[in-house]
Amino acid sequence: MIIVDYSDKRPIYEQIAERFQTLIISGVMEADEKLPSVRSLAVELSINPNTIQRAYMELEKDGFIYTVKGRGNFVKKDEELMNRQKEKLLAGLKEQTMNCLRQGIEKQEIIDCVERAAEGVTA
Amino acid sequence: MIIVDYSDKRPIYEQIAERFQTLIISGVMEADEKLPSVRSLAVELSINPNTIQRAYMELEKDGFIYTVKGRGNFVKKDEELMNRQKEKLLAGLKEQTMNCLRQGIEKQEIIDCVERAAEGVTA
DNA sequence: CTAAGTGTATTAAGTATCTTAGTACACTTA
DNA sequence: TAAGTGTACTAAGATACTTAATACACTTAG
Repeated sequence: MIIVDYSDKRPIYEQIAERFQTLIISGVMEADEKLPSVRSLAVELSINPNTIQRAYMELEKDGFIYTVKGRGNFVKKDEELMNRQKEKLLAGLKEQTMNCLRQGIEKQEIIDCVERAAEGVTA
Repeated sequence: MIIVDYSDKRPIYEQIAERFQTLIISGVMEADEKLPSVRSLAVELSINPNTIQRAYMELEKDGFIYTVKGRGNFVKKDEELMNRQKEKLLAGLKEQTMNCLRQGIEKQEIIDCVERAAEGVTA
């Protein structure tokens, strides 16, 4: 479920946070579902509990989870958050699209690329 | 021409290398055009010459420039490199597109986003 | 109530990377 | 010859990431 890529330059806590973020937004994890405890996930991934804690702090800061002391961390889902996330994703896509265009790639090539990506996902 | 963003988390040498990369691929800088010298760019940007040197090393490693000792660094352009770069950009775009799709954004929304981006660039 | 499991907070240390500083050498060109 | 160029090296500082160890407050199962 959660994988740490040590060849990735990004910090571990960031990888973990992003992974949960994807699981939450994509619907694999449902609202109020419990996340692994700080300690258990640390053991599972063979990393320090502090690093997991850091990842969960990020997730809470960004509104993806909520915390109940003594009980654990749980998935938080609200429409506004989903919309914000959606806009963020589209903004990134737009940025990358413009980058492609600026470097001489034709619009049609980009559209084709998107179509092919869509096939891979819907399949 | 070259800007360093200190709020950017990425290292300075990487920002500089990427900036030149964009200038080269987009055609703003032409083949065999001379890059600023290590020392002069360091003065201009108020950073250490070693950091510029690091950026130029990256660019040479990736095939975007070539070096002549005692003379300077110059833009290198060959078709193969351009194609590789193009494929790399499209692969990144595809990755991001799939990410959007997986998180519930409709294909049409993505197409619209691309269209809007195209308007901004061609205008 | 007790014990186990939970989040949270703190301090310290180790590691890696980035950046700067200073110096030196070989090359090219005016 | 002098100035400008790339290159190489060592040393030091700064920052971020990660680990380690410990402690405390809370909740839940028994």
